[in-house]
Amino acid sequence: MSQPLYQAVKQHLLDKINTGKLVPGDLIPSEAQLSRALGVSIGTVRKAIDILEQERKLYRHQGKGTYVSHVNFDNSLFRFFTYGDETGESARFHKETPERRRVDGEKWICKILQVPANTPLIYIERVGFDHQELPVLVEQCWWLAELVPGIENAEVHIPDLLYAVIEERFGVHVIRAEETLTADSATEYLSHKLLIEPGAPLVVLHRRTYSNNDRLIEYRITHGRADRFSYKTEIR
Amino acid sequence: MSQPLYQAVKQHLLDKINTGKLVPGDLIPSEAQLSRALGVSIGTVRKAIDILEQERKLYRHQGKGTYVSHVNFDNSLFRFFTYGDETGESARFHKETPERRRVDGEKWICKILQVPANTPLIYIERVGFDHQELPVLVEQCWWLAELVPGIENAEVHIPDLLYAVIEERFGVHVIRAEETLTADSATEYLSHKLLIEPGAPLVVLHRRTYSNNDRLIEYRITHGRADRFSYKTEIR
DNA sequence: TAGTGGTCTAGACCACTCC
DNA sequence: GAGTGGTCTAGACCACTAA
Repeated sequence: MSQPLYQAVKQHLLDKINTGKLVPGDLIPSEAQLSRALGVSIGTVRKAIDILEQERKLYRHQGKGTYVSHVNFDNSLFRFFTYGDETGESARFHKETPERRRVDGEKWICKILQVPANTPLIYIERVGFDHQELPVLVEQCWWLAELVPGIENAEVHIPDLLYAVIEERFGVHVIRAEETLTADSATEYLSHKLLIEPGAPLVVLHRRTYSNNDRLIEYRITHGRADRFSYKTEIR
Repeated sequence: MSQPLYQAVKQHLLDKINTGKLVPGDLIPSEAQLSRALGVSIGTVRKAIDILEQERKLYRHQGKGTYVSHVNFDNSLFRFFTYGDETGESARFHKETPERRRVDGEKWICKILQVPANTPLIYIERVGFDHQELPVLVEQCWWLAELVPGIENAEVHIPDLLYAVIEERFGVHVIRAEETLTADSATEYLSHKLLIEPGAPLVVLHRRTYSNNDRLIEYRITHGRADRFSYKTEIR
């Protein structure tokens, strides 16, 4: 055989997920059902699901079944960093949304989003505060306006999880994201927002967010105070 | 049973690795041998090895056998970052060692290394250059002098992989490391070394390196030019 | 009680490596 | 050709969940 059977089973499930036949939270067919339907042994189905579980695409619940994972996208920098100067304690945060408006996309952002210049966009700026109400991060997001019409209106409440609104109100599924992490110095603008000196070190996260069919729907830049974020890991 | 059999098999192998009965590069017993020796089926042995392979503790080579992984410790920042401004191309580097000397440990570093103040240490400073011979990172390492006696002498050649010398010449096994990643601004000293402006953004990696029995043997700080390092990832 | 995933077994055949 | 890991099968029994 050119391809292992378990790869075919894995691809069968991935296809169902990527085409929307299975959406996050869905129960997939049981291992026995898949085994019968695809004409392979249950061990082969298990191996395929093992891999998908390991890749976080699926999760199993004994006695209930196997489900399609929800993507846990938000908290941006917190995917990499834990708040707190090496102490590693998990802290509480909340976000506010001081700015949101419809804009005609400037050339540079339209190029990133792969749309013609001046395409209507929604600009959303959010600030994250720690438990002492000190600002520690600034998120700047650009969305394709046609996908999230009306989100720029102040009466639309934006919870801490921005993607929750996007999913529920606009039916736009966030499928995946690409992130690039680096560091930079605070601009005048950001230093004001974060109550730090201009030039102070920041950690920077660039994110491209994709919906179905690899459609690029958002570009986001998050700046966080370097003295408040650190990433800890172990190598063995 | 209180514990799955494959967990016991996994632990059996881990114990052999952590006690040094199996060292990196060693061939472990074959699946059939383990199966017989431990009195479990070969499928159970496979499951244990599957997990250890997934955790990068072991690697398999069809037709040859299963080996204990070498830790790939070096290149510090490159574990996180790829050189190149988002282009993601892998580049060539080399390191030089402009400074190495025996020092009496200052209070702060001895505290980190968990030894009494003024304990003899070896300070090693290394600079990484890109293909254009531009300095892009500075490594500052403090080793316990008793473990690596004589490494401070200039005639001891230090290759790009510092740990290779440590292993071969001094028989010190590097078992694991803890790393903390953050950002900072260039000090006057570092800005000279890296040919950048003081205050320019840097990515910073703190590393604690451990040998057998969780013995802390090195503390290392690596500073890299933020404009030359970025970390790219995908979330799904 | 029926159905699910979790663990475990005992084989089979194949592809690869080394002698 | 002997030994290794890679794939695949067809069962068994268990623990958990829901009705």
